[in-house]
Amino acid sequence: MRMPRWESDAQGRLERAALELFESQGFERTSVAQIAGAAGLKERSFYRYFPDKREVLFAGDELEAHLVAQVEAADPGLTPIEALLSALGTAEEIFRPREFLLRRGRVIAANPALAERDLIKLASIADALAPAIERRGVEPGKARFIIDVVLAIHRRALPRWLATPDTTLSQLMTQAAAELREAVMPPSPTPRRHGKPLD
Amino acid sequence: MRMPRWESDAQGRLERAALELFESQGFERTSVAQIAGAAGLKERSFYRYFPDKREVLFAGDELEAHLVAQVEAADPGLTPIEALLSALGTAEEIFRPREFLLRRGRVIAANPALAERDLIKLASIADALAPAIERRGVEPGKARFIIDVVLAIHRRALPRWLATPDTTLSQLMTQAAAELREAVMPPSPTPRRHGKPLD
DNA sequence: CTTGTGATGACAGCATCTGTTGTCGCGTCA
DNA sequence: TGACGCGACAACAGATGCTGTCATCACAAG
Repeated sequence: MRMPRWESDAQGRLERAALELFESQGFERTSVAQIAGAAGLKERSFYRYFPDKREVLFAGDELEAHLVAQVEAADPGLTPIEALLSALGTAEEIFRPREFLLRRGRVIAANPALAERDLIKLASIADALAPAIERRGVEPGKARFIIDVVLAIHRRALPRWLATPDTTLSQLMTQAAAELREAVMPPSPTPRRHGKPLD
Repeated sequence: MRMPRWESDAQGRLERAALELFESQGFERTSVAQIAGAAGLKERSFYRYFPDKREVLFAGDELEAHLVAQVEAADPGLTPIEALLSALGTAEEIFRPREFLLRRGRVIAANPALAERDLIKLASIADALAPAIERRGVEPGKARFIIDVVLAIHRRALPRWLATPDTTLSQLMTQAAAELREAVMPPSPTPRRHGKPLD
């Protein structure tokens, strides 16, 4: 066997080197040249794998594709909300190990520029999900609305799931949905004149 | 009266010049030097008013402060959701004229980098609102959840409001809230027949 | 008249990101 | 076996975003 001219999995090496460097010295303080160097490449090569410095932690749209497929394959008898809850409840840990998600989450939370990119990725997922929901007979604006609400539910349940390893994300999302129903219903069926706080 | 050494309202001139240039040639294709030049300044002066190129369309946290104040001043008898709906329903058009909001909205929607910043501003508002809701006796995680849901309602209502000049944003948000209640309630009080048992 | 003060210009410098061209190992095909 | 192209990377040049630092000048305060 011969030595290949280059090590394999350059992209993976870049991702791992970047995560490590972002953890140890922060996002702003690590340059692209440094990441590339740690992966045995030159700066220019970094940009052959990722369009910009942030994307090194967000590459791949497998999650998005998987969610869309899940929603499209869901039982037509399900409510759009049920279909979304079911898709999001099962798709979290599929592609990346939980350990990676935790490290990555900490780094993102610690760096505003990365948090920004994270939000746009979520928005991108919402955009991708919209047509799948519309295909279930929901008007476009309303589809996006429902998706936003379900993403809020997901956001509510995710930290609890990460904190308690023995529960299902799906359970926690169902629980959050119940919480939403309760909060959104009028506190009492009688018109309130003097205020009737419930929580 | 003497001629002042510099024109007044440099910040406003920069904002207007930037909006105009972003409209005519796009965000990426206009350089900071160009914006500054159009406002009669040098590039370096731009950065004295705005920390970066995007912020020129997002400067000012008056809206955030106003919303927090509104929520804090709201009737304690109101549900957190009601307080938020009321605050968001009245605060939209206060600081900037509607015409400006429309142009700005179009430019933001057309440029991913600006859309990204827009999302982070919303998240910042959500973060600022959370303590005000918690002070009404809501547990922190739940407060953030409720805020996310109300922001989704706001997002649902805003385009309609911009499209129909003779309606109130508050009305449309109430309407969207009703839509949410309907979507979130179980489709029928009896358990589903042919479907699977819900998770 | 002297002494700030505040807004701006001038300049230098680093980092991000892009376009282009050169190099070299490897598989292909005749 | 050898010419050939392709794919992965290096090398170089350059525009732009953003920052630090110092000089300049009108105006105000004393």
